[in-house]
Amino acid sequence: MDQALNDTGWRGSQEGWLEAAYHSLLESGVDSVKILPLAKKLNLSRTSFYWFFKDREELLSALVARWRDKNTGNIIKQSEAYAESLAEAMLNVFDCWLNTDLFDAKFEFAIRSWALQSDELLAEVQQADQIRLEALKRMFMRFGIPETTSDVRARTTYLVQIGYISMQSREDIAVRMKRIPEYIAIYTGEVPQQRELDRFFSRHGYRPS
Amino acid sequence: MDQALNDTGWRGSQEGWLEAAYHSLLESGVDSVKILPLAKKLNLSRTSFYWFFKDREELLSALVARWRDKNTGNIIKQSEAYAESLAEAMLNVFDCWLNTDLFDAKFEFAIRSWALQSDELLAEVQQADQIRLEALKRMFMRFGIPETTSDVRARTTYLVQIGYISMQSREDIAVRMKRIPEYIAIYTGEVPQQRELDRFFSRHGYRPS
DNA sequence: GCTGTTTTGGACACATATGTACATTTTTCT
DNA sequence: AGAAAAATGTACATATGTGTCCAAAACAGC
Repeated sequence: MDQALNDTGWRGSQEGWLEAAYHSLLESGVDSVKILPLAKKLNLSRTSFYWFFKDREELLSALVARWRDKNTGNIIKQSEAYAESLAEAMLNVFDCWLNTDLFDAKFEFAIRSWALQSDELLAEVQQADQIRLEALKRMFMRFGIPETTSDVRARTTYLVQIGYISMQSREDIAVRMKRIPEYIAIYTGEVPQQRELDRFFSRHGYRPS
Repeated sequence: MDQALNDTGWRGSQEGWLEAAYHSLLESGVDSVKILPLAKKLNLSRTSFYWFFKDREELLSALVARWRDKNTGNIIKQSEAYAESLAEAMLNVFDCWLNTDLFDAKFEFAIRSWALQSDELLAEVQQADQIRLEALKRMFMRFGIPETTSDVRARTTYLVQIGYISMQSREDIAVRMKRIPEYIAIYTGEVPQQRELDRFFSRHGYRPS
C-alpha cells in the first residue's frame, strides 16, 4: 500500500510525531498525548515511535521546549519596540494578542492546564509570567508612569489576555477590534490617536467599516 | 481492622467519594479523577464506589453540578449589592476574589482546564462567562457609564481575575491588598475613598500597616 | 440473638496504555 | 546488484484502569 511520505522519503519523523502531539495537546490536553492514538492518526505503527523518541517523556519535553521558544520571547520584543507614545507602545504589545505567529494563545492555555498536574511545569510557567510581567512594567515606566501604577497596569494588561485565553472564546476579529481603543484607554489612561489606531488596524489587515 | 467511620456509621458515602474526587480534580485535573486511586486514598475497596454512583461519568457530572451551584451565583449577587459609589460596588465584587466561600478560584481553573477536552463542558463554561460578564456590565451601567465602556470595563474586571486564577500564583494577602486601590482606580476610573477601603479591609480581616 | 438490608471487597473479563525484542522491509551508499 | 543503515511492524510482557458478579461482613430493628 502506498502511504503519504514526508520530505525525507520516510513515512515517520521526529517532526511528524511532535506535530501530531502538538495538535493533540491543543485540542484535548496532555493526557490525550498518547503514543497509540497518535500512531493511529499518523497511520503508523505505535512502536516506530521509539525510533525517534526514547519514550513518552521525551516527546512531552519537546512540547514544552517548543512553547518556551515561541511564546515568551515575542512579548518581550514587542514591549520593547519603538513607540512615540504609551498608547502606541501598548498597540505594539497588542500585536501579540492578534497574531498567532507572535503568541500562540491555545498553546499557552494547554500548557497552563498541563501545569495543574506537573509541579515542574508550573514552576516554568510562573517564571515565564514573571519575566513577561516585568517586561510590561518596564514599558510603562519608560513613559514615566510611577512604579506601583506600572506594576498594576502591567498586570492588568497581561492578565486580561491570559483570562481571555482561558475563556477559550472564538470571537470575530471585528468584534475584538472594536474594543481595542477602549482597552488602550483603560490600560494606559490615554486615548490613542486615530493615526496610531489606523497603523495598528492596517498591519492586521483590518478595515474599520 | 478498625477504620475511620463517617457520620452515618458507615465507611463510605456519596459525599465521601465526591469530596475525594473534588480534591483530586483541584490538585491534578480531571484525568486524575479515577476510581482506583480514589479508593486507595479513601482506604476503601474500588468496587464499593458502584454502590453510590452508577459509573465514573456520574461522579464527574456531580463535580460539574457542584461548580455550577457555587461559582456563578455569588458574582451576580455581589455585583448587585448596595453601593453608594462605583468604587464601593467594585469592592463588593472584589469580595469574591478574596473569599473562597464566595468564589472558588482553584475549582474554577480546574473546570476550565477540563473544558479543554469536553465540548459539552466548554459550552457550559462559556455560558457562565457570559452571564457573569453581563452582571458586571449592568453594574457599571447602573452608575451611568456608557454601554461600550461598561462592556470593556466589565471584561477587564472579570478577565484579570480569570487570568490571575490561571497564573496559579499563591501570593501573600498583604501583597494583593496593596494593589487593590490601584485596580479600583483602573477599573472604575475613580479613586476609592479611604473609608470605603477601610470597610473593605476590615471585612477581610486585614489591617494595613 | 435472629433477620434482612446495606455495604464491602475479592475474582473475573476486558480495554487501553507503555516499552522491549526481533524479524522484515525500505532506502542509501558503494 | 549487494551490503549497510534506517525505519517499520508483529509479538510479547506488564501496568493501570473500568465495570459486573457474588459471597461475606456490618449494622438496624424486632
